[in-house]
Amino acid sequence: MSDPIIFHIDVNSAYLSWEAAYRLQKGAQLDLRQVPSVVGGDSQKRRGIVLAKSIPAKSKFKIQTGELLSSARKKCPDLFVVPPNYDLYLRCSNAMVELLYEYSPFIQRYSVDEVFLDFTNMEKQFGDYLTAANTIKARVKEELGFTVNIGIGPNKLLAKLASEFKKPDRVHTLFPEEIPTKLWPLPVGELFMVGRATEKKLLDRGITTIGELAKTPRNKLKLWLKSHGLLIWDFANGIEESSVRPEGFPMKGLGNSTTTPENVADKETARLWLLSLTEKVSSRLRDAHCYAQVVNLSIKTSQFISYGKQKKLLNPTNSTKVIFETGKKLLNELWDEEEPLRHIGISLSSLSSSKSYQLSMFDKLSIDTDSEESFYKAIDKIRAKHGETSLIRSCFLHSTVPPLAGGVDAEEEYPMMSSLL
DNA sequence: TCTGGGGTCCTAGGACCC
DNA sequence: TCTGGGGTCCTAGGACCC
Repeated sequence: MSDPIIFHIDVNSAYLSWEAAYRLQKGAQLDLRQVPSVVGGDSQKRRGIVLAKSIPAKSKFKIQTGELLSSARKKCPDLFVVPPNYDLYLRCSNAMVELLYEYSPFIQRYSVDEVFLDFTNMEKQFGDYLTAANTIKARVKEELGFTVNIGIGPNKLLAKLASEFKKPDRVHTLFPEEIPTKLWPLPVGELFMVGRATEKKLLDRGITTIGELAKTPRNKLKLWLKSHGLLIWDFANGIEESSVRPEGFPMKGLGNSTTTPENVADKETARLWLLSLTEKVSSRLRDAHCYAQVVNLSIKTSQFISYGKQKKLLNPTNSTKVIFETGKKLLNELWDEEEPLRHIGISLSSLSSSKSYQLSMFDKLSIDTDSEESFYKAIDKIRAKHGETSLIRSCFLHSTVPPLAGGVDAEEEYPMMSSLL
């Protein structure tokens, strides 16, 4: 049994690269990657933030992901801004994953633009890991038109950290013996799972680099940051043992939320948005053959204060109606119409793959009937075949609220990351 | 950085039970 | 009525990731 070799493949400026590659294919003269450019949301709809930036936008104008478009334009008046096209990104991502499967059956989609690949024992077939990684990188560039960084390490954590080194279009390794020179000098905030809050706590205690974190006694971290302290101490020392997770790993929850183009001031409109969001999320739930037992409603006021409220149901459900009715109750309890809303979301958790009837004398009425389920599934089918708006509720007819709001038009669901990679 | 949308995991307090 | 302790479930919120 040979030592584990893990690859982490990371698409360089993913949304922007894909957008650029697509436009070139369509005959565009300009390569977005060569000029200051960003993929950004619609300012008119209050989603005006930078989702991805080109390297010139970053290095010459210090434009950052998550920044307001207005701010980015101030930094660079000639900034090229293109709207996002999630459908395209998913297709690009799928094409890359398909190519990667040629090199190993053990693939984990970590996000739309990041993939882990277990290369252990694959040397005999594809040559040593460096050669293989360079081949993969070159093939993606040639056949798909975008560049990737590939990080190689003995576990997923080190592979991922290695892929963050110099970009774009590079292969890097990070093996245990390289940790002191390649990892430890970096600022502690660059460590995976050290975000803003944790970074501040560490800086306050005089820990500025990953190396300093690694050399701090482990029990101090436990005292300061509980289990999260132990996690990042392990990470600073390169310790991480999770396996490359196969596909079909069960989802834990799913949600749909949106920032409304205008503030919502009345319950009637808020309920319409809620219904619209529920239509989509419950349809995705049915698509995944899941039932949810917890419904969570979240709102954000015009003052950017967030509130959430959740309710556990007696029985798991996938019924649009049950989820909507629950959401409505939660909205009533959560919001008194004092302050207008800018954001509404509904999410579902405690998922199960079957509706286990927990029959009691009192909850007969709460159980969804099979005929109701077939009814919703029939609607899903019609919408899948003829388009989302082929069948809509009449209450949306004379409303500015879209009948199915929010979300990305993902064709398939795949489970997201956890802190355990 | 005056702030999108999709996720996962952890913690802490209260209710309730023995 | 003051005081114990352990366990589980539910809920709200925060931290992190892309």
